[in-house]
Amino acid sequence: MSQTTALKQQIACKNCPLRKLDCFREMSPDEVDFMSDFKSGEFSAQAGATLLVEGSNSPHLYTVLEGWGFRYKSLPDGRRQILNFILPGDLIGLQGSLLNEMAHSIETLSDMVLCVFERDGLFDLFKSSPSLGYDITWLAAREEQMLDEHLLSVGRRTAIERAAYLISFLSQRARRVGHLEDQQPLIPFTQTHVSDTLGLSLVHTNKTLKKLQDRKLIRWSGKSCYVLDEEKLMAIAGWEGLPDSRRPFL
Amino acid sequence: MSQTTALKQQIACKNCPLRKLDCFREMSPDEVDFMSDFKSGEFSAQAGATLLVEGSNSPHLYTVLEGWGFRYKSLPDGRRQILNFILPGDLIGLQGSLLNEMAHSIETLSDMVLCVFERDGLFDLFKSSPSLGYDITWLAAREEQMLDEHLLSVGRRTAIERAAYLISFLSQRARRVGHLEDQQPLIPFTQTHVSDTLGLSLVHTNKTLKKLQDRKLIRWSGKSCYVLDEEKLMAIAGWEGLPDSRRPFL
DNA sequence: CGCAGGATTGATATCAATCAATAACGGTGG
DNA sequence: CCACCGTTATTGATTGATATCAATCCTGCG
Repeated sequence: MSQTTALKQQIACKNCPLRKLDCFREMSPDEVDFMSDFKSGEFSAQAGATLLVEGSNSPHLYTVLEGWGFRYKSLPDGRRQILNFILPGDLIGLQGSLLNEMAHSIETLSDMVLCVFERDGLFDLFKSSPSLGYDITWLAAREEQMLDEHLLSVGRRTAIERAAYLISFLSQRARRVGHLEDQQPLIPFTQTHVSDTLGLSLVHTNKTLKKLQDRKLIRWSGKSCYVLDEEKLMAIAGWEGLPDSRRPFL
Repeated sequence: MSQTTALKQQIACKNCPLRKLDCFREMSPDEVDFMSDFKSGEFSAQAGATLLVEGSNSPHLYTVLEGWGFRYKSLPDGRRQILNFILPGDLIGLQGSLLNEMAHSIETLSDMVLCVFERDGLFDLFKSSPSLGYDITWLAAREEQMLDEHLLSVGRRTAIERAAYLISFLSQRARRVGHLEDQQPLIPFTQTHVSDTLGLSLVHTNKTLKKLQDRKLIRWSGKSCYVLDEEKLMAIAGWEGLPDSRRPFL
C-alpha cells in the first residue's frame, strides 16, 4: 500500500514526451522556459499507490507524464465513489493548492511518473505567465465539464448506458494520449473500479458488462477491458464524444 | 419562456452589494478598478428564463448579483440532471468562454440580476491582473469540489441521505450569501428540481422528503422548503459542511 | 499444487420507478 | 366572493431495476 519512490529530475521540459502528442497545444519557448523553472522534480509511484489523501494539504501539484490513476471520495462508512480517471497530461492537486485542503484522494492504477511543482510557485506562475495561468483555468474548466457529464451519467443513465458511456469515454481519452494503438487493453482496472465509478454494485456491474460483451461491444479478459465498438457504445449512452480540439498541459 | 430584459449598468463595482457580505474576500482598489473596466453591463432575467443553452457559444461571462438559478444537462430523450445551483457571487459561463462551447444549460429559479463581462476580455484579465486570474481559477476549483461531492452523493448515498445532503448544502450556501436570515424559505424550487438533482423519480423524491418532514428536519409548504435542523441533516448525509473560508468573486 | 484476487452466476430481498388517482394551492375571470 | 383551471404535491398499488447473499469458477503466481 502506497509504496512510492522519489526520483531525480530526468526529463527537460523542452523534451517532454507529452509535447510530441498532437492532442496537446504547442508551448512557446518562453512558456517552456518558465515551466523548466517551475518544475521541481519528478516522482514515480507504483501501481496501487495512494498519491494524495482527502483532508491532507499537499505542498505539490503534479502533471502526469505516464500511467493511469483515479480520483475518489469516500463516505464515513467506506462507500467509495470514483470521480474521474487520470491520464497523461492531466494536472492533479490543483484543488488542494487553491482551496488548501484536498477534498478527494488519488490512487494509481498502474506505475506512474509525475512531474512535480511547488504550490508556493503557483501565484508566481499567474504573474509571470498569464497564458499559463489561463491554461490552468482551462484545465480546471475541462475537468468540470467531464464531471458534469459523469454526474448526468450517474444521475440519469441506466446501468447499461452508464457502462457504455464510461468505456467509450475512457477509450477516447486513452486514444488521445497514444494508448490503444493496436488493440491494447483499455486500462488496468478491475470491475470493482468500474462499479465504484458507475455508482452500481459489483455484481450488477458484472452483469451489465456481460451484456455489453454479449453484444460484442467490449471484451473483458483477465484484468483488462478491450473496446470492440466505440461507436455503438456511444450510441447506447447517447453521448457525443469528447471535443477534438487540442488542449494545453503544464 | 426565456423572457429576458437588458438593463443599463447601474451599480458601480466599488459599491457592489456583494462586497458587503463577509463570505467574500476583500478586493484591492486596483482590482476593483480593473473590474469596473471589465464589467460591460448588467442584465436581468425573470424567473424561469433560460440564460444559456447547451451547445451554444455565448460571448459573455456573468457574475450573479441577485437571485437563484441552476445548471443542468439533458440526455437526447429529455432526461434531465441538475448539476448545481447558482447563487449570488457565482461566476457562470466560464466553460463556454474557455472551451468555446457550453456543455450545459442554465435556467433561473427566481428573478435574477447578473453582472456582464465580455469573454474577449478574459485573457486580458489574466495579463493585467494575475490575482484576478488566480481568483477565477479558484472559483473553478471550488465548482469542481462541489461537483465531486454531488457525484459522491448521487453515486453512493441512499435516497434519504442524498436529500439530506442537498438540503443542508443549499441551506449553507444560502446562508453565506445572506439568505435564510429569519426562517426564510430555502429556495423557490419545486420537487421536480429536487428529483432532477438527486437523480431520483419525482414520486420517490416526494416520499423521501416526506420522511424528512416527519422527522421534523424540514418543512415543505407551498412552493418552498424550510430547513428546521441542518445539523441532523448533515449527520444523516455524513457530510462535513462547506469550508468556511472567505472566497473571491469577480 | 494450492492460494488469492478477481470474475461469474443464481436466488432472493430491497429500493426506487412507474402508473394512476386524488388533493391542495395560487391565480384568473365572472 | 366564488367557480374554474393549471401546477405542484401527495398517496397507494404495482412493476422493475438494482442490491445483497452465497457460491463457484478462473487464472496467475509462489
